[in-house]
Amino acid sequence: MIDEKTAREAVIRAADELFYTRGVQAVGMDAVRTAAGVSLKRIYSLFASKDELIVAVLHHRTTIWDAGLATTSERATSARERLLAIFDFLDAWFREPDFRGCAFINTHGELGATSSAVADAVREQKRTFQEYVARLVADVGAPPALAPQLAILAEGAQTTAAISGSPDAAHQARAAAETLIDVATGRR
Amino acid sequence: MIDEKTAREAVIRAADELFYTRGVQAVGMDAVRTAAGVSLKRIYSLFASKDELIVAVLHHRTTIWDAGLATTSERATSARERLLAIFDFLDAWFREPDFRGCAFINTHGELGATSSAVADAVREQKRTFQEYVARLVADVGAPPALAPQLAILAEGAQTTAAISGSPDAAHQARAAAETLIDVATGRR
DNA sequence: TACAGTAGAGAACGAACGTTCTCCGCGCAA
DNA sequence: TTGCGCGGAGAACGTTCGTTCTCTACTGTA
Repeated sequence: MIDEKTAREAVIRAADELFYTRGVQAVGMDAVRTAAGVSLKRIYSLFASKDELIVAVLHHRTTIWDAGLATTSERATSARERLLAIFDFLDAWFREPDFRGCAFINTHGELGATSSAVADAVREQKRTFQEYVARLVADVGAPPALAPQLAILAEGAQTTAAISGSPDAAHQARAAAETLIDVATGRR
Repeated sequence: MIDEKTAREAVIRAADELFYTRGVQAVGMDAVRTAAGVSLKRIYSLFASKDELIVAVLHHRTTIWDAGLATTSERATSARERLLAIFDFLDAWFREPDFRGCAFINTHGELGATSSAVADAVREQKRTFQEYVARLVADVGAPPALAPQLAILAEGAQTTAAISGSPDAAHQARAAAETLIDVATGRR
């Protein structure tokens, strides 16, 4: 038998992909079982309910997202570049063939009204992202009001790209961000 | 018996409110029946399936949205003010007690992957909105590239407000829009 | 009054789903 | 070898839901 940690990861990874591709409610636990290769009995010994699995998947997505953002920003040398790197990161993501929008936004739209645990997990990840942006804005020496503006651009780019099916929103948002940063830092 | 048009409207209105509040999949046709006061048999004579009802509800939302936007922009005297009025409209909307985000974004997150009819209806309404913004941007004499930037701000404000539960995103997006418009029109 | 047609209320049906249970096989201790 | 505990596969259970069907009441007509 595979150990608990491996089984947990297999279930979360399989559920993540299924939930993201088809939507949470469209995926039955049977499908998760088949994709993960872990028996239902085992799944329910690892997660008390589907709701708990959904929250675990969201937390998993958070770490993936944070890691991706960190990797992209590593290449940047200044705070300004690190801010703009957010939109390069989005651009690369939007171009992935199975891109289907932000999983947090999608899941919130689907279950935010019903499950407060889901709503909390989503809110938490957005809050973390906003804090990340706020830190970079402080580093770049711009007024704090710039941070939510850039975060809103990033959110808007994600929903726009998801609905339109085109990655254009990333560079459009990047251009807007550049203007806002320039004005806020007195460059323009 | 009430006439067809009235029954249709009652069903759409009831379904709209239920879908928006609880999410589409969380609402059964029984709940729609009870809320609308129209028998299931009648509902299914007006709409071939729940999917068709969902699309009808989305179209209904589109007209509501367009009308609200038109009303808000009536007060504005210049194209610039009409562009900014979009964000005042959002601000008023975000403050409504039962605000739960953009119904189109939510429904797309919930069913966009499963139902192409839903995805189409959502894409259509976003496209209409983008064209509206593009027209105002042309009126204000700014380069066309400004339009998608403002549209992205509006989208981002909607998801941010929905998830955070606070209306702040409206005025943050408005401030960003003001900066972008000023730069694009050479005011700054 | 008798009758035909229609619409409403909700029971019924079949499918899907979350969750639990049963059965079987395997590894291990004595 | 025998017995035991544990885990896997998936059948089973109870519920929910979309959709259809049945029965009843009512309206209008002769």
